[in-house]
Amino acid sequence: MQHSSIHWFRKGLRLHDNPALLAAATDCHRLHPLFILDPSSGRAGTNAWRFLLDALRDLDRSLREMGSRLFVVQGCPEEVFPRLFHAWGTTRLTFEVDTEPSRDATVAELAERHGVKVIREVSHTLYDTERVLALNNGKAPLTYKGLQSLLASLGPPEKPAPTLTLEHLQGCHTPCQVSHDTEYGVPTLEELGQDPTEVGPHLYPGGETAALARLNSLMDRTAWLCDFKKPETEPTSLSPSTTVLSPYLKFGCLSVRTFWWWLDEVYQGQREHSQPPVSLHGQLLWREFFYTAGAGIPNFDRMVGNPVCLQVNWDNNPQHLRAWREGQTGYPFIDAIMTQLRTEGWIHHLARHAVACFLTRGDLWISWEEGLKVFEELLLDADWSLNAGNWLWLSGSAFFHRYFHIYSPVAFGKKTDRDGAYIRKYLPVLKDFPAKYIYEPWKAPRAVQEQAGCLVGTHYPQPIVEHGAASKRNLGRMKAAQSKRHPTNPSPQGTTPHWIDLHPYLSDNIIIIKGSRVIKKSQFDSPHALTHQQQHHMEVSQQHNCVLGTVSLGWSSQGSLLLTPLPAEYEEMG
DNA sequence: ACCTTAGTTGGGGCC
DNA sequence: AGGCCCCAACTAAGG
Repeated sequence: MQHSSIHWFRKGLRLHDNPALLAAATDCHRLHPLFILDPSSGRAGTNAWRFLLDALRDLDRSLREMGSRLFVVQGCPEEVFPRLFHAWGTTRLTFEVDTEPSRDATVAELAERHGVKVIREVSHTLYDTERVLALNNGKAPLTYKGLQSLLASLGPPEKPAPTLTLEHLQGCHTPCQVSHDTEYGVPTLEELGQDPTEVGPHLYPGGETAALARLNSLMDRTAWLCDFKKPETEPTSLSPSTTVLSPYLKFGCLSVRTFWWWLDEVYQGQREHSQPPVSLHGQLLWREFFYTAGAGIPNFDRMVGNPVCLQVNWDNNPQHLRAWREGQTGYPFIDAIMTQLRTEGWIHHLARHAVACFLTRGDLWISWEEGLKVFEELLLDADWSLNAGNWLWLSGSAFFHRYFHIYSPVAFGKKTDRDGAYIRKYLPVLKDFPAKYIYEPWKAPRAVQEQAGCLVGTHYPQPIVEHGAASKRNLGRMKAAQSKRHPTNPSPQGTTPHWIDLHPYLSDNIIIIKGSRVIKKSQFDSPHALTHQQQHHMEVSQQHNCVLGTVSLGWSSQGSLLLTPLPAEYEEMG
C-alpha cells in the first residue's frame, strides 16, 4: 500500500538516525515533513528560540536538497492535525517517542479516529525507556549504578538508523506550492513575538549541520576524548572545557546513538579510555539515567506529589530570586555564571552546580522549582528530564543526600581560576580588582575599590546573604527536613551530638545504640565475631565508661565517632 | 534481618 | 602549593 505520510518533527530535528522519518518514507507516495510551533507553550527565552529556528531552517535546507520541504505550522497539535489529515489526505503519521509528559496519546487516538496509521520509534534515548522501566518492575532506578546494571542486561544500545537520502525518497513526493514560504516557512524571532535585540553572541548555532560539524571537530582530539573525566573539566574555562553538544542532543540535532557509536569507534584501538560515570559515554548514561527517572517518577518536575522528592519548606523571596536570576547576588562567581547563562545560553555543568546549590540548600533557601524555570528559559540545552533531575540532585531533594557538602560561592571557583579571569570576562565592572579581592570585593579596602573604579554597594551589589551564616542555618533546616522524611528513626535528630557522662547509669550490660537499633553487650562477647569497626566501637565505649551511640550508620566508614544523648525511650534501660 | 559499602564532581585547616 | 585529614552523619543497594 502506498501511504500519504506525515512525519511529525518535535525533537529529533535531523535526517541521520531518524527511524520514524525513514518509516514515513517507506511505501510512501506523498510525504509531509511537519513541525508544529506552539509559541505560547514552554518557557524558552530568545536564545533558545533562535536555536530552534536555526535548527528548523537547517532541516528545511537539507530536505529541500532532496526535493522536499519542511512544513512549519503554528497552533496546538490537537487542533492542527485534524485539519492537516483532511487537507493532505493523510494515511500515516510517524514520530519519535517522547518520554516527557505529553499529549502524544491524545494525538495518536485522534489519528486512529481519522483512519491514520501511527508509527512511533525510539531514537531520542540510547535505550527504550519503557523497556528499562519494565525490567525494573516499572520503577525507575534511583542510582546510577542501578541503571548501569539494568542496562548491562540489555547489552549495548542499538546502532543508529541510516541517514535519509534521495533513494529513500524515490517515488515519494512532497507537494509544495509557490506560496510555501509564506504559508509554511520558518518564522523569524519577531514573528514569534521575541525581541531580536535580546539575543547574545551566536556561539552555538542550531541545527543538524552545526551539530555534525561540532562532532567532527572533536575527531582529531582522540587523546582528549579518551582521557575525558567530567569532574576534572573546568567550570571557569573561558572557552568551554566540555563538548557543548548538549543543546544539539536536547533538540535531537545530534542523535545520542550516533554520538555513542562514534565515541565507541574512537575508543576502539586505544590502549585505554576513561569509564562511566566520568567518561563521555558516562555522560550519555547520565542523560539516560534522568530520562528513565523522568519517565518513571510521577510529578518529576515538582516537589509536591513527587515520591522521591524531599519535602522542604522553601522560602518565598522574590527579591533574592530576582538577584540570583539577574546576576546581582554580590557574589562575583555566582553573578558571572548567571551572566554567562543569560548571554550565551550555556554554562559548564559544575557552574550549574554552584548556582543551583547557592539558590537552594546552600544560601538562599529558594525552591529548586524556581531555578528550574529560570534554567528552562535561559539554557539552550534545557531538557525537561535532565533539568528537573539535576535540580532535584543539587538541591538535595533526591538522588544526592550528602547535603552537608555545600559549594562555597567564594572558594569553589578559586580552585581552577585563582586570578578570577572568568569573573573579569563576564563581570567587566570588577575587572580591575586585584586577584586577592576578586571573589570577595566587599572585603577590599575603600582605596582598593576606588583604584578598581568600582565601589561595592554602588557599582556592584553588596552580598545579599552572608554565606557562612546562611549555609550553616540551611544545613540545619535540611537536616530537619530529612528527619521529617523518616519520622520513625528514634535517633535524636536535631540535637547536637556531644559527649555525655552516663557513668551513674552504667552497669556491665553496656548498651550500644547504633542507628535506630539497640544492641546488648552480650551479643559482642566474642571479639572475633566483631568487625574492626565494631571492636573499635566497643573499645571506646569501655574506655570512656559510657553508653555509646551514633546517629548514623555511616560513621564506621569514616572512622569517626559521635556520642549522643540516649533517646528518652531508652533511658530506663540504662 | 542485619550489616556494609559506596555515593560523578566539597570545604577548611593543617602540615 | 598541594596533599591529607577531618568535618558530619543520609540513602540505596547489595551481600
